[in-house]
Amino acid sequence: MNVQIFSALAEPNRLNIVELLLEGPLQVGDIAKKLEMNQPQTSKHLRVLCDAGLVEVQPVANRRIYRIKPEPLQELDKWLNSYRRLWEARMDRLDDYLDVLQGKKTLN
Amino acid sequence: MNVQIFSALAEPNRLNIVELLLEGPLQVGDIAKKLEMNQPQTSKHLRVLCDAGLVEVQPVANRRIYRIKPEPLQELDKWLNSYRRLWEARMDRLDDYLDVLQGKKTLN
DNA sequence: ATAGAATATTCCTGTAAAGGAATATTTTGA
DNA sequence: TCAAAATATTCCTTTACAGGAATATTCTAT
Repeated sequence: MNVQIFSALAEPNRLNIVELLLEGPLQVGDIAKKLEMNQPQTSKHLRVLCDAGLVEVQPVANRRIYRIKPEPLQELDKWLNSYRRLWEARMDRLDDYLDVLQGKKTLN
Repeated sequence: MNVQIFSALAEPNRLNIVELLLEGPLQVGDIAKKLEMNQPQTSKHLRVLCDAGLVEVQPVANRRIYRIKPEPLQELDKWLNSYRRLWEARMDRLDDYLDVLQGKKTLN
């Protein structure tokens, strides 16, 4: 699992941008307006999201339209799924572990 | 969606710890050994994971056994699901947006 | 009570990242 | 070609965070 997506989403403004773009593509100015950020910071955050592959640009005339790239979200989903049975059940392996501590079992 | 979980998972060592603990509870020393980190940094990262609610402690004698708390992962899963249809289809709303730009439709 | 094991915390330092302000760049429209 | 709009980048400053080393804390066992 690539850590970059977590890093990109760890910033509140960027998470807001992603949630906004999930509803549809937008140009920079409108993102800034809707989220009440100023333009330079918006561009900077979009750059980070771009680098993380969460977003892509489509230049149209004067504007730059940003939209979500689903791949990283799919990857995150796959990661969660691969561990789902572990964190869903979580059948207290704690008891087993206590046995290990008491020498009844061995640790790998 | 709380940003704290992303922030906690944005550090490679911490992501490793989480993936390790998903397979079962472990005490600090063993985590450090398995991930080849030294003990103080391990404790520090565990603290961050604790604060983020991703992990909980169970003191047993001398040791402290850490284990996964599934709630934040469930929350993350719910977040992904709530947007799934958006990023899965992504039916190019770009065309719609281009119409907006040309004044054929209006923006909210 | 005390030594020792396991773990947590503190102090220090370097580095990365975020916001503000200013400026550069790109593209359009005339 | 030129002014203006939209966006990106740079510079600066402040803050947060990570690792290393040392030390404090907590608990056990004797």
